[in-house]
Amino acid sequence: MSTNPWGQFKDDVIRALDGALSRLGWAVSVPLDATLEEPPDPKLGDIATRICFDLAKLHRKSPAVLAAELGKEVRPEGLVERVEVAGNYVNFFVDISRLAELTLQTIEKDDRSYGCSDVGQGKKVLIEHTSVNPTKPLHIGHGRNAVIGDVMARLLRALGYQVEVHNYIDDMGRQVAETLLAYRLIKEKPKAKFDHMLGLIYSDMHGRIEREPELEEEVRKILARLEQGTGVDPKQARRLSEKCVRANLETTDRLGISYDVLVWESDLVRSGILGETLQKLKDTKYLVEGTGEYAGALVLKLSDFGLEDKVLVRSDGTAVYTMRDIAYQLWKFGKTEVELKFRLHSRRPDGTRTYTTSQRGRINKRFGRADMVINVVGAEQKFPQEVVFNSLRVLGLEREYENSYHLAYEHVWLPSGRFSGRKGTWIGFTVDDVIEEAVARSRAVVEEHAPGASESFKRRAAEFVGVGAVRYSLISTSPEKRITFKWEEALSFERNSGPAVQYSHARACSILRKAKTVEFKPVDGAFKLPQEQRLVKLLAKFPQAIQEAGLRRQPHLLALYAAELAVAFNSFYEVAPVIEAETPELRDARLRLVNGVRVVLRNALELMGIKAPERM
RNA sequence: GGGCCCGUAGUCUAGCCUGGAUAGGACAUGAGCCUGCGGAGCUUAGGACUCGGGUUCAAAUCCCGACGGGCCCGCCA
Repeated sequence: MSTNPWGQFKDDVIRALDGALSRLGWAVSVPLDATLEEPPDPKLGDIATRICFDLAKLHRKSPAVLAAELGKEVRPEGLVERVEVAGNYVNFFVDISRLAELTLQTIEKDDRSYGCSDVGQGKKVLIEHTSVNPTKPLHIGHGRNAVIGDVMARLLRALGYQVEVHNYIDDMGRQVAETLLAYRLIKEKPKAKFDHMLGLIYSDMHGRIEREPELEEEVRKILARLEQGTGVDPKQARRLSEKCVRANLETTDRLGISYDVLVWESDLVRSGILGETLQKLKDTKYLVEGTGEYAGALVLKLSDFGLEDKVLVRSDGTAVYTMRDIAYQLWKFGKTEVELKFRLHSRRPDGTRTYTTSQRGRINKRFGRADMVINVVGAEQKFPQEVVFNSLRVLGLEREYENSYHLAYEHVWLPSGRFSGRKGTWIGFTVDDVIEEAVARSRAVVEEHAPGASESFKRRAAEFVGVGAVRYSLISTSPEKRITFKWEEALSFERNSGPAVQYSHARACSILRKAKTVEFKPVDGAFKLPQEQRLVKLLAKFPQAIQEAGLRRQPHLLALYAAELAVAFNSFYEVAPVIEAETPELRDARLRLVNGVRVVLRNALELMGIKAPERM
């Protein structure tokens, strides 16, 4: 049985088309599936071919004439019910009964795995996301990064990949140094969650550092000691960072995001991996002693790859950030001799065991060694990411280069402008704040809809609706577009929102609950309404929707699909009584359809990391 | 100076990779639909491809050039 009903219909179209073309003796130069498209109106057909435009050149006849000839020659087979010619197009109509039966049977059989496939079978993909400096709470912009990464991880798992999620913690950067200084100097600390408190004292201290040169000097000293690993500073920085990360993880837990591994910059640096990577690069002709203004530094020459040169080691012997990223990227692919050491960091509420790099840990060869690497990193870092990826080519790792992806996303803005840690414009827009507000607003709506429900139900419902709204709003826009955060948009409960999809799911569940049992009888020709047929087709397309979203690394496509299905279900609901259907046969068929919608909405919601409630 | 990304109705957004039929959807606005399986709903009306050129039988889509917004080009991260 096919696990991709619409794909099967497409294959049947191609076979029918191919048969007709060969009977006519018409040669074509393009792959047939590239000539297929969806007609603008379902009345015209379900799949169209525009091949007659191509044929027109060879045959010196008008596309319309060719379409008429071709249309006559096509013999419907499989899921293709009939063919119509309209102008320059040959349009294929799906046999809706057979498609419905195939789709519903597949859904009923596969259930939770409907939509999944095995295109990534045997391949491991490593996704790095979040990677926030451990000196502050996550604001909603970090939330976008984390949710994009998390949905990618879920999508790729559904495609059969083995997925490992990393969160990289830079505990050696300037922000950590400044925060450590602030932590020491500011005695009266604001009473807040640890990461919020750090964020507040950091923005406080940053202004002072700019005004007072001796503080700037102190930051530089701390930074140097972090680099060298000497004295108490590195230990304290790590401790502070640890506490901050634990607080950050509470936030991501609440969003339903988990990590397999936390990788600490200090562990990476002290593992010896940098030295190894540096030596490897030195052995190539691309890493050279700088000249002129770069005298004393080591410069990676990338002009062969169409990139500007990049200093990797400063004249004082310290490595720049990008150098560390290169070493990390090599490790991700299992291309370093040096092994990192790991220990269990924590068990998350969803059951995930999160591991962490650690000096005192053990080598664990199940981590890393990926076939594909996806870094969810802001679009402004395109150049450094290119440097990292091209370093792989420098080392002769062409395959690894080709399997390195920068999932670039634009930042979230406030109506007043950019987020700034220094200016503290994030205050009030942390993920914690936004979820809090979202849950409060959902609570009011839940109260309205289920006044008689128990307190614990209302609390749970408000939580999953609020979180669903926030997550949906963060992934529903294509990553390369900037989002301007607005409360009324992020927390929308109306259609085209997370809660709207949840609502449709709950409604489907409600119908099935009322109906008590579903008879799995053949649907035959039951689905006559356009609303029913549209649902069948959408359900059939779910596996393709997942593949597109996953393989193109465009998680927003999944959100759009889910919203489309939810809206289509609402339209169906208005016109098609299920339990009180005109005949028992129709009732059974519609119940199967509703059940199919339920399964697909649930699977789609779970892929988005949003709870699929049976009641709300 | 060089490079990258974005520009679609009052607002937000899909489509651009791979050119093809009346550019899809949402919010807001106007008009309808509630004694109905959950109205967080449905139906319906009006409204958009930034601008010029070019390629093509055909351009929102490809190419060139403007314009507007953002970003990168650091021995910062």
